[in-house]
Amino acid sequence: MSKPSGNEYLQLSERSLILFKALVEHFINDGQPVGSRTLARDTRLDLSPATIRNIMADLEDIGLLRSPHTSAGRIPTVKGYRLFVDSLLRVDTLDQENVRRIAKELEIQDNSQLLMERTSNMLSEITRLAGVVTLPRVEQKALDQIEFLSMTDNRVLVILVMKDREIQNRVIHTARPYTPSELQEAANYLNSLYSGKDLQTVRADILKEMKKVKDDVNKLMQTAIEMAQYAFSKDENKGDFVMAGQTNLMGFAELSDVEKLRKLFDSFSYKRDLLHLLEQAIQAKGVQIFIGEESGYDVLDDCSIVTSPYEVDGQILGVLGVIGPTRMDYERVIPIVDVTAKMLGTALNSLN
Amino acid sequence: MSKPSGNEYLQLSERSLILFKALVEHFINDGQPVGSRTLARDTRLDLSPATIRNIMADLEDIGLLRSPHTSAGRIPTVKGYRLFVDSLLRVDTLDQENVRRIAKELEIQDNSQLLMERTSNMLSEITRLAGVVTLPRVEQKALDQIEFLSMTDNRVLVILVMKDREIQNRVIHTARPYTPSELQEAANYLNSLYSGKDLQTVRADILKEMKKVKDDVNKLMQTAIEMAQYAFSKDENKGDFVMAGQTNLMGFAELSDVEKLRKLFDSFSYKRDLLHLLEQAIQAKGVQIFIGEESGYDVLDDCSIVTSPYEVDGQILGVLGVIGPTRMDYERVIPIVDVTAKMLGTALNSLN
DNA sequence: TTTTTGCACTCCGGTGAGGAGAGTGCTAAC
DNA sequence: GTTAGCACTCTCCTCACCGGAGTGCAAAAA
Repeated sequence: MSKPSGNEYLQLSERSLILFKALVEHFINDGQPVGSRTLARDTRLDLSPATIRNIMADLEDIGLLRSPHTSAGRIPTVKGYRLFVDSLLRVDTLDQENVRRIAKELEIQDNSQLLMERTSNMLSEITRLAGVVTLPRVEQKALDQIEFLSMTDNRVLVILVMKDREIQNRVIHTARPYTPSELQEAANYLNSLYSGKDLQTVRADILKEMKKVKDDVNKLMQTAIEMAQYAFSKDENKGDFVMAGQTNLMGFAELSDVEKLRKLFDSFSYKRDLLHLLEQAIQAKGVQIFIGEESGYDVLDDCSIVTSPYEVDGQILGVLGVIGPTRMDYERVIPIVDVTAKMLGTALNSLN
Repeated sequence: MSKPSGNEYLQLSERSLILFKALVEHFINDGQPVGSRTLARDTRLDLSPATIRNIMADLEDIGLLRSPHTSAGRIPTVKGYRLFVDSLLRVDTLDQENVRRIAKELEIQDNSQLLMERTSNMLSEITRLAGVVTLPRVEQKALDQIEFLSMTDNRVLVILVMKDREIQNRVIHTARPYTPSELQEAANYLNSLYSGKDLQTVRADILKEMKKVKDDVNKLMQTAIEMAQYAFSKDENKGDFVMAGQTNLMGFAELSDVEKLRKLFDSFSYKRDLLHLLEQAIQAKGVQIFIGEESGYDVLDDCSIVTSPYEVDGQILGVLGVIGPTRMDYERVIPIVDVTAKMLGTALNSLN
């Protein structure tokens, strides 16, 4: 994502940077291109507008600023935002009020799905942007308990109770009917073997077992492995996320074009692209920011996405974040995303 | 909803009605106020614009038309749409292509939730408006099978398998621990008693049984009824719906105001108001139409909603429909909604 | 060398005038 | 009852104009 090395701008005098920072903050606040006069007034550098004009011209040359048209003020480019976000931003710790609010919202214990929904809702409300939380992949979750329930027509209902209290139902079609007691025994066997392990491991293990078991005389194990094979074969493994507060994005001037808005919303319900993007973010440790075109998706050109992975026991389960216009209040949003991710991890942990 | 009796307009000459109908159709097509000249050209009545002006003035007096400003053409009022929809519309049978498409989309058999989602998706795609389908209330559904699974901390997982293959999980907290065999026996007992009955009946029955059973010595029955009491006590009974294609509503001129759009979308995610409205529609046999302000909800002022209840075995399970601008192609939309509702009923039936 | 002043220039946005186009209502004629 | 004629109204578009904000550059000041 062409993240500059950071010292690419060492040539810049401190004064230029202060000025640049002031400009970006100004623009973030009111969305209007910022001119030399305003800046002269609002910085304590005590420089005349003309000097500031010179500096701004330099900043424009390096590609940090641009002006929308000849005689407007300047606005930051994507590169400019990048510098701002990577090097100039002083990220505060989050104020107590919001910390409490987040904590309170996440302390309700029910199941992970609902927790994710509450989280994205809360993110959108606090930031007044759109909130998004990816759902943990089932494969990564630890199994608590597995049960089988025989139904009509050689169908068997598989119930997976995960450690985080999510309950998964899968209906499988078997080659032959199984008796309830067969199923019960198979479940017992699998539970004793796999309870506490994550599904990925379970699946891998079962594949191994299958080969071994082939000519085993132990009928019980055979049934169990057969069933498990059915139950874990499908990998409807596409990933998913929950989103909230999309409407917060309406009414931002930069997204006021209905056609743009429509494409953006379409991409939200289409999910695929955004999911891709979020999966990139899952790699990064800590807060990650995609600014404007950096995301690589046209519809997000005027948007930025601030994400952070959340984890339990050091294992990353997903990412959460917010989507807003490029001109968003990063200084405020970043700590919110950061803290929420950490606290979601804690909340998930206490479910286990 | 102040549906006029229909013959309220008998005073109107046939000529006026033909003219009126032509005007409405014209307006539905291009959204522009329709003037006398246009109408003179496009109807085969062979009348001069002046005559048509006279007629239009009459129609305006009765409240069927209005003009947005002094020298624009006329557009239908809500009352006008009402007359149009109730009495003037010739609803065709749906063309083969769409019938096939609907049939094809609904023939996939999985479970009712997915079926509903596919249905609303399809509605939105065919009509290029927003599609909505209410989910059947669980209480109305027939139970197929109930099972209990004991978990830690006096919690029991209740699995309700419904006849339509929906699977419901509920976690209940019990006063004392139950052994697996107790639970098994309770499940067997309840299944023998209630399989095939709908949840509403089951709940009512259990309340009755509870009193009887109090001093019964039959331990088995006691456990069963206790468990059932836990399982069926909550009535998180708010109703829900799935929606698709909201973005189709963007870009209609009458909704081009971002603020309006935002309120509309907010009401979609808030759900409550729309749910109310849809529940009204559930009463009506057959296609029901709410035009503009008739709905009683401000945000829907510029919208119309075309709904139809869907049923299985004569029992109404929910409604489906589409939401679009008041100026929608009713002639096309109505049969689509109508047919979809019927075919959804059939599809649901074949799941049972 | 750096900063500032002064000045000409550019562009946007709002305002107001003018004219074309579409449509109406009314009156008088058919 | 229907039509033609006509004055009138309203919207919408274009054009011109002007003020405001901002720029770039050159020359003067520090």
